[in-house]
Amino acid sequence: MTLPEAKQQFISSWGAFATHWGINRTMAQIHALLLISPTPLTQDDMMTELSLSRGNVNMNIRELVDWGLVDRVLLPGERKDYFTAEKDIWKVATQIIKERKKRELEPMMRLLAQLENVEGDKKDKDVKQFTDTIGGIKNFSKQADRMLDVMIKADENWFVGSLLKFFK
Amino acid sequence: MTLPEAKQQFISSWGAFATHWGINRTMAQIHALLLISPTPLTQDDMMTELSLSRGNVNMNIRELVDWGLVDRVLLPGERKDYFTAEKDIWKVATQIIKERKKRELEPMMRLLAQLENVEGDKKDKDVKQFTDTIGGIKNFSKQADRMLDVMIKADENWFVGSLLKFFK
DNA sequence: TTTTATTTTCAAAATATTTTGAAAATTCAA
DNA sequence: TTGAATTTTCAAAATATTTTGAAAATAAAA
Repeated sequence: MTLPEAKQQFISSWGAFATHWGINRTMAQIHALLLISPTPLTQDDMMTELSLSRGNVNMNIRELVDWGLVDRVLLPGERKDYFTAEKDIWKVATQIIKERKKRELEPMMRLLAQLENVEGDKKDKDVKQFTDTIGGIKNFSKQADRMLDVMIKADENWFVGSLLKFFK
Repeated sequence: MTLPEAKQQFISSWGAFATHWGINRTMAQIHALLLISPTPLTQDDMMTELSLSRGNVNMNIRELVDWGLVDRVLLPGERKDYFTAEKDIWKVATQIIKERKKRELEPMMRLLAQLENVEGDKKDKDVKQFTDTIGGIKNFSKQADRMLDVMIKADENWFVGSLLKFFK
């Protein structure tokens, strides 16, 4: 497989993959393009490479910057903005975990805490099943939350070394 | 908060939450409804509770059964099919991990294996960045794959007990 | 068998999301 | 300043996804 074919394949698959994770195709494709680019790119470069409109590239790049996955870099003497992606996949994963935890897990945990003290007779089977289910999800979330915190703090070597040996 | 309010809130939030994970709102709401129901429900029950059409409930229930999160149960003497959800959240999570691993992670790993042997001069910076990125993702995926396998095999007590102590 | 209840399918309609592109805003050099 | 280059915004258009509901298929009862 030639490099252009492989790039094409990677960008397209990465985009398809991302849709299973609630991330839009274009955002993932731009991320993929930047991940395999040895040098920073401009919005025009991305428009050309991926055949996208200026507005679309602009919106999705901003989203990637918000997620902390892409940085705007200013090259001396250049008028245009350049963008570059963090290449260390461990750091990428850590950043995604951190953001999703903040955006999704934490709000969900706040909701569960509220829902747990529902009024009603604990002997009523509907009340019981509701509180049991909420309680179960709350416990699970708490464990997941703690685990993710440790993963975020851990560096790659610690993870790959100690944890994986432990897991085997 | 009364039980009906709390149920409503849970079902609606669970649906919204799910959209961030590439799961459709209705499927998640049906799942939520079954999670808090102490007894099995029919498709008609779900249609009424969630104000959905018959076709919609039918499709999404089938999807939940495919994911292994919901079971069809036949009550003796009853003509209609009843459905019930696995209530143990650890088992739910394990099942989801297992399925997503099979449906997404494994195909991605096969693709990465192919993309790694792209033709071209390793000294070319484009080739180098491409193979480095793919290699990095491949390594990371391999670690994640192994970790998920252990989590799937581990039982809840082992996980919550030993693993979380380890993580602290 | 025939009838009735129930489930499944799927084309069309409704809804939601993404993409475009041109206008407005901003930035920077002259 | 002014004006050219660049970035941002956002309403409208295009596209994709979800939902409906009625017809077809299936299963059970009469």
